[in-house]
Amino acid sequence: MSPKIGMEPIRRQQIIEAAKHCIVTKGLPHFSIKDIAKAANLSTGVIYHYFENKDDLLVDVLKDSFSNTEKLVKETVDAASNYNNKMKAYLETVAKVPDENPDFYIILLNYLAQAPYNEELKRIISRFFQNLGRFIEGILQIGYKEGVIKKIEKGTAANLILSQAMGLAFYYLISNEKINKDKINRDFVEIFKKYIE
Amino acid sequence: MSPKIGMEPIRRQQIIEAAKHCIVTKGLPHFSIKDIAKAANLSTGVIYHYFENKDDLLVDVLKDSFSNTEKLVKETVDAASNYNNKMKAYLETVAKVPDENPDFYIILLNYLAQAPYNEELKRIISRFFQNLGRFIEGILQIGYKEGVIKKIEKGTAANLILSQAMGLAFYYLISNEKINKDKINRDFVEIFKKYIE
Amino acid sequence: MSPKIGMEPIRRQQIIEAAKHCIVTKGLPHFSIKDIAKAANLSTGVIYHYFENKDDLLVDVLKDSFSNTEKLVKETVDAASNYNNKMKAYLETVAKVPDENPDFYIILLNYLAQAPYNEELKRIISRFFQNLGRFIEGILQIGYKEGVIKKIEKGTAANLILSQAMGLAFYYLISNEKINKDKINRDFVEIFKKYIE
Amino acid sequence: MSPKIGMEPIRRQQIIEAAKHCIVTKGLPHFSIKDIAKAANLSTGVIYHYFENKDDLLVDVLKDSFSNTEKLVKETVDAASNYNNKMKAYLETVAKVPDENPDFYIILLNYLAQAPYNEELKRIISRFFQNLGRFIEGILQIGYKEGVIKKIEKGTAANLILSQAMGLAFYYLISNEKINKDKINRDFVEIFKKYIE
DNA sequence: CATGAATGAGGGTTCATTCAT
DNA sequence: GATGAATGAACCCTCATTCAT
Repeated sequence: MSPKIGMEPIRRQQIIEAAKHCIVTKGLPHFSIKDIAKAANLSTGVIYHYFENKDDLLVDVLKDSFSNTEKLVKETVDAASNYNNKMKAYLETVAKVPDENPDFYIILLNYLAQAPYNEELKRIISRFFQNLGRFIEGILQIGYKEGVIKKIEKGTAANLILSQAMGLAFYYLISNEKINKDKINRDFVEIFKKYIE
Repeated sequence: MSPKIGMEPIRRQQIIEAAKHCIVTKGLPHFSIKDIAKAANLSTGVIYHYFENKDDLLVDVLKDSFSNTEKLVKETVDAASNYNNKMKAYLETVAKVPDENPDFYIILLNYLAQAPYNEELKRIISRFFQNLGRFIEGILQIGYKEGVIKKIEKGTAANLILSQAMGLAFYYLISNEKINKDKINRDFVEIFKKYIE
Repeated sequence: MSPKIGMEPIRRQQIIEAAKHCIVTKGLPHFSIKDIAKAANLSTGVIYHYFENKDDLLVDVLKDSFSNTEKLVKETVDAASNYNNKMKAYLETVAKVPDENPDFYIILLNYLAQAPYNEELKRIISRFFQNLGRFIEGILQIGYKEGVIKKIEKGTAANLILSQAMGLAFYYLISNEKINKDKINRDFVEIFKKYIE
Repeated sequence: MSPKIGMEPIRRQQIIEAAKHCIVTKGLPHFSIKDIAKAANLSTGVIYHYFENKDDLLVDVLKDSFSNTEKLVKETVDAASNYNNKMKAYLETVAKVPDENPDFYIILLNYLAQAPYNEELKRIISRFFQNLGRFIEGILQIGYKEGVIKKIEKGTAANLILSQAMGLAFYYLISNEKINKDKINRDFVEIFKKYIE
């Protein structure tokens, strides 16, 4: 039923972007297939040529968001040469997300709230964090090998870094004032040093 | 419109608890007034005697959740005598929430996801975190006066503690395995020492 | 089931007046028993002590309106001594209704619109117009006996006077400007002379 | 929102006719969207493809009724050649409405009763009567130019003719017996001569 | 008598999904 | 492929009416 992979990836992407737009502007529970179609300048029917149903489309939206973010982080960090530069690149990339790509956290938050009621979403989100955690562990491993940081329990550190980032990001979401946001952002970067140095 | 305050607080509470049950079992966007009524063993109509509409009821559910949690934290901490005991009481209370009152974080997460689209929810959540932040600052202040901890920037510390708790809690939500949860929990308590000692 | 007549006529009247107020301010289809109760400063339940149900109450409201108007017209005309004075009294009374008792026509219009779907209302309204028609015929009869007017077909004249009054009154209802209303009013009185002189 | 003009005027008309049927058989306040759908042999949802909401649909029903009547009157009168024929055509057309198109007055009455509570309806009805009034003035003007009738105040005459028609029509509505209806009808035509000759 | 909480059918409306064109 | 009209279940909410207190 679902179209063969590679058939019309442009249309699929067009629909996914429209769905993201709807999530960001209206919230996951507050838009219809018609809203997506309107945002994509398409008819409602065509969406069902590219996606089995609404749920399937929404799952693909999350996968797309995650894969974009993973790619961004990995490319930035891989381009840096040693532990210090890699960690700096990672920190800067993550720190800039709320301002430069605020959609990501909004979308993540929307799906996170659905995770307890949807095993598939839960699995996808879980895997994303595991991947990111392992990636951070990789960076820390380099630091250890270079003798720049002391040996720490990898799992713990990765968990803490991730949760810290998430916590700050969500906290950030509900703060209106620019000044407060900047402060939280600085705090966010500062705290990493406490962990790892 | 809504019944005089004090009129039938039992029914109001009964409905609020039923709504909480629905949020926890089905998720904020996935239950109807009829579901709440069924959960409360009431007819649908009666809900509108006690609440103006569904949105109002859901706002009251959040307020109720927050006020319960605030009360629990404050009472536990106030019962402790000095900085060390107070901080220990705080840490233990917060650390136990995910296991002893898992509903709280699920409910919070559901509302947090709606905050970007609803100014009232945003305000209520904001105020809750502000209150909790000030409360933590108060504990730290005591520690500083007693000479137990070094002077630290209060705002930062409070923010970090809060966001750490939130981040871990949500991370916790998507972890299935008991063993992983326990570990995260231990990490959570451990990290506080890094901040404040 | 319905309370014995004479039991609490004050309460009945209080409720009827409240219902009239609701009809005039909101329109027959747009208010509830609760609205009536609120307007009468009573509880909803008590209305069912004095009226079998909403329909019965609304029938009684119409009867009350009609009996008031009939009484007013008859008393005014009966107080006049001869044909000329009687007809003058009638014309003035009717002409003043839209301004002095605008509720009457609004209430009448509301019920008239229901007449095609409710035999009881139809019968009550029919009887009211028949009574008024016969009353006008009586005045004309006096004029004929006094030799003041020429013999005319009574039924026709009465019908025409009534319908003219009704038509102008409803036309009047939808005219906003005071100046227009005054003009229509003057036209209304003027036309009677054409009929009968 | 509403479909492009010209898209599916047949469906729109189908729904409007079904709504008219409901008004005539049940009365404006006593039918639901579901009733309309059933009368039109459609599902409930489709109505919202063609009309924004129930109120909008009902407004369009009134507009449709008025435009039909205006067209009928104008076409009939325009086809006549001089004043006498035009006025005769007008009188006959109007006199026949209650028997040949009894729905019109029932529908009009239903909306008239809502006019005091709905500015839009009031405006539409007002405009209809103004148009019709001006049209009658036009006929009288011709009669005056042809020297057939004496000069009369146009506004007054038009108002009186209209209100007479309305009054008789509504009076007619509540009369059951056929004989009575016929008599009123004859009276209606007769009265015009008194006005204008 | 009086109250107002409770019931549940029914109203207007939305929306995921299908399918004839 | 693409369209958007059509379906009908489900949603939020109102309200006439009842009845325990």
